Amino acid sequence: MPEQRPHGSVWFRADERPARPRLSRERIVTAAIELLDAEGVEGFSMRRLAARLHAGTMSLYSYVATKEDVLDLALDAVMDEIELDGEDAPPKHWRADLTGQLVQSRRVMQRHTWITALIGTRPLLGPTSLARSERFYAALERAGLSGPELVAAVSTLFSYVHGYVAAENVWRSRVGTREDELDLRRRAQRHVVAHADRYPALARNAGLDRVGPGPDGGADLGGAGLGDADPGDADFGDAAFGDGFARGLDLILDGIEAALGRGTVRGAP
Amino acid sequence: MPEQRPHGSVWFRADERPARPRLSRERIVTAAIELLDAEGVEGFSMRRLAARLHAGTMSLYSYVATKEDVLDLALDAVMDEIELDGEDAPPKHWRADLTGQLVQSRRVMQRHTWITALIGTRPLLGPTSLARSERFYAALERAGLSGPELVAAVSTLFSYVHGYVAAENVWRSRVGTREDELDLRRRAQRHVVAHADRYPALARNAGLDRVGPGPDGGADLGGAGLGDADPGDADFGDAAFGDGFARGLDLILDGIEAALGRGTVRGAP
DNA sequence: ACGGATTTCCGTACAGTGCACGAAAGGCGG
DNA sequence: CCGCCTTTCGTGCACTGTACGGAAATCCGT
Repeated sequence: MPEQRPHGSVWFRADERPARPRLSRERIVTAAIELLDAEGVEGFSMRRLAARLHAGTMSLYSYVATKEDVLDLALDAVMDEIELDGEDAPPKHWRADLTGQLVQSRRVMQRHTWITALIGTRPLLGPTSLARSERFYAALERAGLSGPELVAAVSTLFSYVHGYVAAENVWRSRVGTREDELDLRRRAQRHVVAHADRYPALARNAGLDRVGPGPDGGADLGGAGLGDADPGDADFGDAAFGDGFARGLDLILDGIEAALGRGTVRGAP
Repeated sequence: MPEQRPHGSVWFRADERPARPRLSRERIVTAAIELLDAEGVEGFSMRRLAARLHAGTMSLYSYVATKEDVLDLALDAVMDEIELDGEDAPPKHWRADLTGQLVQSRRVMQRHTWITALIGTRPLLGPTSLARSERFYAALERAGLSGPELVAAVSTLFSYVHGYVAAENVWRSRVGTREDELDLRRRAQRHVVAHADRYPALARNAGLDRVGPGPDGGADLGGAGLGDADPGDADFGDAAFGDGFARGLDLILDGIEAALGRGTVRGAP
């Protein structure tokens, strides 16, 4: 029914016809993040997004060229939930600074699990992402790195965090309530233990920590050991706790520190 | 036209009616990998897959419950392209062994760029993936690690490789010919340099290596410096070359080695 | 040799997608 | 009051995953 009356012919119309640009890029992106949080990346569609904004689907396309664009924008926008505890604090030691930044990153990626899925799909070139990287490079330069060593260090740390959280999120990527996640992990663990003949080492170490798979995906199975505190707001701002994330991070930072002492980051032989 | 004649009523039919199960899980998975290689994960559809097999779309569903299943199977199947240069070679030093495995993993993930996208989406519990992980755990146990340290080390290495290659692949994830990839990288680099006021450290180090973004995606921009040899078959089986991957890997391995010498992997303070 | 029963295929249908096109409806200047 | 411009959005198209049910080919018991 394509509008058979001028606009609906109600008797008391009140103050409708709100006028100008109801929509905006910002409103769209905000709604997109909400939708992604609620429905995950595979539940995200332009129609649903429009519905959430009480707008027609095609209205969005005046502000955004494609769905991909929306995802790019949402991804960049969500990045500035990473608080950089800016000017008040005095310049921390580089190690504490880096740790803080990475722990924050993890927290955000846990809060919005779709991030890890999207990152694996597109380069991050938005202003917020670039600013975050800038800050990271700066910190490592202050630490004394430069040139290829610098680049390698940044790359390593970033890759680690991304890979680690991706592995964490994988378990709850489905619509999963937390129940489902634990279920899946337990089920996986039991599966490996049941085939302990085929995977002895795996079975031996199953359930020791909240591991994460990896390059080939990996096999961990994290037995919810000490689980990860609620991604929401748990306080692990200091990092260096019992969970595998902090351990691995320290491992890498040790490597960097050692290289620093040596004056170079162990170039290729 | 739903078959108006028994089967087509040709006079010379030869020996058609080939008989039993034309299709099979294996055939489907093989074709799926080919299709993924050719069209990427977003160009993958059940209809296209069926066409490639000269079968009706719905025929696939006798062998597989959902599209997701096909992706799970393809992902696991492609994992055994990781050659483990098995029994002939004598047991290498753990470090060389690990490096070899990870370099192989990277190569496979480069050959099939869709892997990195899929990994970020599902846990890997297939037999091949588990076998790979098993081997990895075993190697690190031989090195002398155990308990949470073991788990942390595995997790770190896996996360690193996954994150690193994901960052690499991101640039060519689009239908991208290699031309497109270089183009995109160069464009990104120029963009950062053009805003050197906003991103000084970034601009200073742009184009130094074939970096990789990270947790938040990162910002690198790899100026194709020494690019990465053709993912196809270039020989960098020894690793430890000039590229960032080997550098970062060595960094982590240094950390592990140091921890080994110390007797523990630096537990939480 | 023949008539089910079983197994394999697959055409059709349906609800959903991203987006091209062009029409409508509101605000504005004259 | 008239055009004009901006913003909104209905409709349509090509495509997706997959539920359903029917057709064909094979096997098996007699």
